[in-house]
Amino acid sequence: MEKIREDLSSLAGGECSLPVSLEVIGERWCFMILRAALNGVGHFEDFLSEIGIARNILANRLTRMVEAGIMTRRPCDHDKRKVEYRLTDKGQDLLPTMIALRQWGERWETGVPSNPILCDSRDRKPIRKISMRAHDDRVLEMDDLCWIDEAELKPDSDGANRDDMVVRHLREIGESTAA
Amino acid sequence: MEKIREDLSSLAGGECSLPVSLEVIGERWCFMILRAALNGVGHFEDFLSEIGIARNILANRLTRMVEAGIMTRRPCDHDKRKVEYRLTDKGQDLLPTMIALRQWGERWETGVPSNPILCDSRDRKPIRKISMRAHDDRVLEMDDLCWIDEAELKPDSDGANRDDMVVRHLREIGESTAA
DNA sequence: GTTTTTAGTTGCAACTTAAAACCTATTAAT
DNA sequence: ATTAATAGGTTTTAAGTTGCAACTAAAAAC
Repeated sequence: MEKIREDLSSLAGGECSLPVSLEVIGERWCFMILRAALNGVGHFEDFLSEIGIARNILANRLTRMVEAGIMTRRPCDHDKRKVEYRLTDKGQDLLPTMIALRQWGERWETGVPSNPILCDSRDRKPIRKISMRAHDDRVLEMDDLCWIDEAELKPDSDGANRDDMVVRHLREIGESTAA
Repeated sequence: MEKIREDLSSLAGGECSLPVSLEVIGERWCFMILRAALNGVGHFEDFLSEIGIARNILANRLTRMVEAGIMTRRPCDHDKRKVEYRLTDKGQDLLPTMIALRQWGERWETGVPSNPILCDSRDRKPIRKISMRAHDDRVLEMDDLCWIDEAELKPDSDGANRDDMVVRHLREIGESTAA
């Protein structure tokens, strides 16, 4: 197969999850497969006709995505030729990324909102543009952001279990991010 | 060069910007270059050592990203050997996508928040997880979303065959989600 | 029992990547 | 002024990846 991005430790002095994410879903057709799956596509031949991908590549990507825990593969009960691919929670959790990317394309490439439009099913109004939010929900622009070292955010840490503490802390408040 | 994704018109009966976005920044090292640029890297040799990319590939990607309007290329005044690459607004606007992807990796791959941590410079607290928001700012999960045809959202446009369109579309996508 | 459908695999040519060597214009060091 | 080093590329070549078309195997339909 392939061994893409590694290293990276040098950047901004810390570990960033981006290269890891890219290793898993950064490959050439993954987002298109993901999009099809989010649209309800679940069978090999349907992915094939939905996306303009080659057979062998699709087989390869589906295998990889299943291995990565993004999808599950299950032979159908009623028709044993068929296989059903379904997104896991992990796969579904890529939705914000996908929408952000699509919105970017809408704004900067096509210039036109995609149709049909993604809406809140409660009031049937279009969803907002994906944005970065502060702790208190204010929308943040790039200039409002800064990188702060873990150690500075949790000043009471002793070397021994700092990681645990940070993990616990972040789990509690449900927010994170860094470079 | 390359001619990746096209087609796509078939999916869910509308045009989606995702393939277009992917054509521009979906290529193998683009997000890593983008991240380095967001971290302040601006010179060829610095990208080279920051990211583990090959010279020729970097040259190629930078050219493409400049062509795509994501970066600008400007020879330095004080040292004419050097070139400065800078993100355009279009490039900077990929930040939410990048953060969403990184947060996904934090949650599902590394399991640990990256260090240093991206914070609001106003109160120095970590930013929130990127999420989808309703019109009124409520956080939306995947099941809260639906796809609505443009024609249905703007009811004045052309009364003639609106119903047909909506009915056909809903039949096509069932009750699914993203595009 | 023959054909069709589904989900693959295999073989091969075309293309892309990666690593290293090379090139050219500046700038810095002697 | 001459030489060395740096910056940003380009070229060359091997290795790896893609994409097309043809093939396979199992199950279902006719």
